Amino acid sequence: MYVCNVNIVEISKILSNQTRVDILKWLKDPEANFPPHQDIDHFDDGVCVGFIQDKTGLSQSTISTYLNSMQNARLVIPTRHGKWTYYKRNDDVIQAYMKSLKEEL
Amino acid sequence: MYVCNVNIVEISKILSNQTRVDILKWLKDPEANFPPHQDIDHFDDGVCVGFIQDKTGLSQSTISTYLNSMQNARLVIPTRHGKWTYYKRNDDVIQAYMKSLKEEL
DNA sequence: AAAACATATCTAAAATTCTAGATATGTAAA
DNA sequence: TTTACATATCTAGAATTTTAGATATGTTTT
Repeated sequence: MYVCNVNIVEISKILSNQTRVDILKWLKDPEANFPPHQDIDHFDDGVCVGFIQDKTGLSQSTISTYLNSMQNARLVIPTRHGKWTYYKRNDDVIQAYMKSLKEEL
Repeated sequence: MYVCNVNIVEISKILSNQTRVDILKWLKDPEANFPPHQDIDHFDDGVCVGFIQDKTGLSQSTISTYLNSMQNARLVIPTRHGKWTYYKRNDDVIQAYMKSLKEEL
């Protein structure tokens, strides 16, 4: 069985920022937290950057930077569809983080 | 039943530093990670600051600052015995953090 | 092919964290 | 009751993170 390895400090760094924690929470239930997308009628690949940016009120470059750091930590997975990039949670890694905390900490 | 409230971002900030994570891990099993204390023959109140400092290799003031921040986040509990201050884990808060992550994140 | 749009990357300033030397405080020992 | 010791606090410079404007890249539309 494959075990997803995570670095507690690396992921804690991501979670040490309220906006980034909020983004992960929102992505748990996109239907409840975001308006419907224009071109597609589902959130199977997550939510587009613009919607996330609107919700946070921060600048486009800041949100893009945040999402990039979250992607580097494998907490989210990006998918490009046309002009848009959609980000969804990577629940495997989120669960693995909690498992590591429980086991190591 | 009393529920211990924790702030995910505040505690993640503590865990975003390898030394502080190490300290929490070491305090899980003081017998295995530290030499015996001079005046007392147990670790019931945790480990004295000097031992923790030696193990990290960082300066006294840095470790004192770290332990203070961890105490502010209620992750550790200090007890003074004579010249020494002992720090032990606050497992209630650590468990509550994990519970909050599981429920909220 | 040009214009418009969504997102990513570059750059840099502001804010925060890290870290340790100097000093203060509290306790025990001489 | 001075001295030594353990830890805490103050101060400040170094390192990192935060944040956004400017610009670049990739895609779609005209």
